[in-house]
Amino acid sequence: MIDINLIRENPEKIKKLLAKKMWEADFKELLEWDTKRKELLIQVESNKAEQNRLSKSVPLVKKSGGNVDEIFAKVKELGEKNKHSETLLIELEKKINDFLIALPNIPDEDLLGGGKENNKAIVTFGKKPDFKFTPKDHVALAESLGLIDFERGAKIAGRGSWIYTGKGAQLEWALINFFIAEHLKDGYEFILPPHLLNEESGYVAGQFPKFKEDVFWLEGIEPQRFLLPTAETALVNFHRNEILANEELPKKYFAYTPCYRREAGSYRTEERGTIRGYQFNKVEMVQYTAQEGSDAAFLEMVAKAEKLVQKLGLHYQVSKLAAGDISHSMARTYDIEVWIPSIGIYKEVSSVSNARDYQARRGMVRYRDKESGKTKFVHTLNGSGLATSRIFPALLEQHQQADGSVLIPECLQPFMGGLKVLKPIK
RNA sequence: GGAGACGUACCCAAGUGGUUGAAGGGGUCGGUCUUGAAAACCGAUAGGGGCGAGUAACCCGCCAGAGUUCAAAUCUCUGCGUCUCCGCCA
Repeated sequence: MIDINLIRENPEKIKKLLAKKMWEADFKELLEWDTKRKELLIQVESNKAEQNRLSKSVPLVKKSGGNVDEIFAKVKELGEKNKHSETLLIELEKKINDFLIALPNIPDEDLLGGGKENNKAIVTFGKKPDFKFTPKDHVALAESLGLIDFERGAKIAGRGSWIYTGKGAQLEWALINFFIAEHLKDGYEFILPPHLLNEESGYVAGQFPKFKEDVFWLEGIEPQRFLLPTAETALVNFHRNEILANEELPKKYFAYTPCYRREAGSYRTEERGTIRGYQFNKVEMVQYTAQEGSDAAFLEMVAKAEKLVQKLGLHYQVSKLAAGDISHSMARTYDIEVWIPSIGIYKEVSSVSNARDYQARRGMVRYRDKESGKTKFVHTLNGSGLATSRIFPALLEQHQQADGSVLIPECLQPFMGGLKVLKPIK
């Protein structure tokens, strides 16, 4: 949620920044509501003060044997007079809140406007592999190596599902274990959250109201629950309605969960295999920082995600996303995109974002500032570290050999019983 | 799934309709004292709003929401949560 004060102060500036996200904002009505709200509030409050003052005198008047009927009548009258204004006030506040909660986060000022076409690669690591043979694509490799069973996946679950089998399951789990080990080394706390979350968690994370259709909702359970689309949703709600101490910041967490997404719409042919599905595995990092600490935390998290891809020996690039391509709740996002030879494009394996105080405002996550002694909203950041479903194909394709085998990166070998090569089974 | 009890501030806790616009204790922080510490004593310890700045008076705030009443922590209803017992279950 955007701070309404920013809009009060400089609506034109906010409007321009939101336009970079291709979001057309009109604050005229909002500001009218806001002014009206203030007037009503002052009126209602002074009425209440009068009511309170009179009520307070009742026991005293009674004690001294005076007549209280007059006071009763007066207070009742004031109360009735106030009721109407109070109802109006509540309605206005709801309107204001509904308006604010639907607004996307304000993008950082240095970002280019517009969509994907304005994303900029700012880092490139490694090179596109130069194959001296005809390389296979990841689907063919996964099948010939016996790593993933797409047919049986479709049989038992339907389109968009797959099964990791044998060495494939081991490789998948090795990736997750490798990520976990790295995050622990970096001092992040390991969290295993529930996968079924209540509606409020979706609101706080900023996924709702906009993306309510994009998650899976469960029937037959109260309160209504949805399957988390990313562990971020759970992690940024961890400290909801809490006031943290300045000293405990930054808080660094990571979680492993599957991610469940409806992915409504069509699958492009380039998104075969595990590139896009209803369920994929991801290790997610989240930080809660003081306001002045979030820029450094952002760079730290980008570097962490990069380091993981580097250790896997994969060619990738880092893209600084244009304002219109970053998600609703975020102010800034860098994507780490790994090269997938068969498709000829770089695919996102990690998205690192700074939400600044957008999520914290929704979830009332604050900290006490040491200097001023006042409460401030924390900044929340999240980044994949990493999602496996695109690392897996990139790894198969980039590390494939002429004989159809695939070399396992050194960092994963300890998690696979020392296995160095995956060999075709057919 | 059935039955019951409970929810007060950082923690414990008093409070069954009116000087409670929340007692008391513990903890924590600050101060006095001390060479230093402990003890003792004094003070602070609730956020939010009006108001993105101070002060004073003000409004909201006892899990959340609604209601009864001149007046609600206190009475009623609904929701959420915690605990205990029974049943079922991996």
